[in-house]
Amino acid sequence: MSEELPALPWDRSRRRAAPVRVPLTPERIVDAAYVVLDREGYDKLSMRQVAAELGVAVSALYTHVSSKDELLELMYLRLFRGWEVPDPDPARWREQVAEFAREGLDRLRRHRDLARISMVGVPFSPEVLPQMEKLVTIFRLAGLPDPVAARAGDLLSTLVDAFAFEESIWQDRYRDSSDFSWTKVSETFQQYFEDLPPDRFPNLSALAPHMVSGSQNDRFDLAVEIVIRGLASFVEEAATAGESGDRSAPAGEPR
Amino acid sequence: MSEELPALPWDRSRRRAAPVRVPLTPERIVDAAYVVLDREGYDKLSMRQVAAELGVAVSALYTHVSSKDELLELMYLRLFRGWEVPDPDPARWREQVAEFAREGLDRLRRHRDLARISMVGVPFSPEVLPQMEKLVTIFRLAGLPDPVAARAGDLLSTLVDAFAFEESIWQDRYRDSSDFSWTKVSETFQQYFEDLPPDRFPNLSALAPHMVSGSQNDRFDLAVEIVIRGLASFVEEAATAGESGDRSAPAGEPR
DNA sequence: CAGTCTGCTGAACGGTGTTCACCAGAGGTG
DNA sequence: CACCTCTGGTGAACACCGTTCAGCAGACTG
Repeated sequence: MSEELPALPWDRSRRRAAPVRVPLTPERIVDAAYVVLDREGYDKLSMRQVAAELGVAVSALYTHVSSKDELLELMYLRLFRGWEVPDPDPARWREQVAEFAREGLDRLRRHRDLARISMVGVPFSPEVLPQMEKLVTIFRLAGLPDPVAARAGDLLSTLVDAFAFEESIWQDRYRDSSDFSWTKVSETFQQYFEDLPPDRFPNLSALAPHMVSGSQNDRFDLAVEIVIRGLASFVEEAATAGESGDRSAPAGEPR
Repeated sequence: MSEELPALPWDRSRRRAAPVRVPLTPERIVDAAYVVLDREGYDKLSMRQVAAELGVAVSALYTHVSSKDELLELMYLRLFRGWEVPDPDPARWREQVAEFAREGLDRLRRHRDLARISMVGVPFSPEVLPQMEKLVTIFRLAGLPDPVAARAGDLLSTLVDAFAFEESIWQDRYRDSSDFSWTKVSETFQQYFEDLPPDRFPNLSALAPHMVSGSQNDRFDLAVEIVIRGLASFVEEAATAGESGDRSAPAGEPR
């Protein structure tokens, strides 16, 4: 980078004030796309908005990114950057799985509507595999039978994605009412369930206090807990039934 | 409806051949939208296509349907038309829950990309409540504690939606390869996992045979089974712990 | 028969993703 | 130092999209 004095204002030999020309890269485009996403939301995330954010013509984007779909895929991959899953500890597998789920949810919540993008992301890219490997390792060391261990990660990430997705939808739906808050939404729906005719919906109205109460986190934690308990039942089953045949031992920590 | 003889072909007193003018209704619009959806898929489902399907100007739709979002919501509600959830039978609650999930998945699979619409549908409309009531009743009679029973239905339908959604995404991704089949896709991915370097991904490659094997239905059934087992653990917990206090008994079948 | 009113038409507005001819400017070469 | 090439921008265009609106035709009402 050559050290150059600023152009004198009246020096017409220089073409423009300071073109400087930071080179365009996929990286910078994704940065700008995230800025647009956070400010405008998924529905208004357009190539034109991203280009405007960079002060660049729309068509310039297409030399670095082949389509909007590819841009979304690149944004999706950011999700996994710097995501360190702790080393498997069989004694704490339940906590580790729950923490994994919470980390996923937190990451999806870091940017508005990110879950909308994540839901269509391809979950098998090289960037994602390390986390998958760790998660699968946790499941195998916990004692899950292989067919279950292989799919448990899939189930869990589907759940995380779907939960964040629904959160995003609800947030969008109520965004116009300027002071959005989950407590207000949940109050509204609690009222709705309470007002249901008890003769036609005896259980729904009886459960009104529980249908939407608690924080979003509570709701999520319960869902994860249900899944973990379901997985645990397979562990117990394998432990009692499989005393005899020793399956191929799962590999501990990859080196 | 007046009985009228067909116009003589040379009778020029009649304005057009047979305008007939079937009146436009939300119902017919939704019909046409489903035709377009099945033929073109979600991405190409546009108001213009729907209007063309009906042989009508685009703007005509807007007198019956206030926006595309409303049209999608109406399409979503069709999901629940004629969906009869069997009366709760506590002895068979696991089977009943599994059947409910399968019925939901089957309905979502009846139309291409329907899950994409379902995922953003509001699940509290009056059309949906009867099924919810039945499902919640099943959960309460099964012995689930109220806070869990209240959210179990939510978890289950989220799971069904998300599963069908992902299926839809994958189908779209491989639609161009004209002879799409799940078995071919799963073979491709099985190969992918087998080719993973075993030193970096020991468990992922060890589980390659299980990662994507089996039918989509197997995959789904296992996920549902995991959730049901998780729910069952709450039933057992409540049965052993709650011998003393008798909670308000859940109402059996609404009349 | 006149009048109103409902429900459709066609055109338009402002947006979208994507493509393409063109061109400026940096880099290397003679 | 002049020239040439070639990378990576520009701006206009295409074919769509959801939505709105003035106008009009035909059926119903008085």
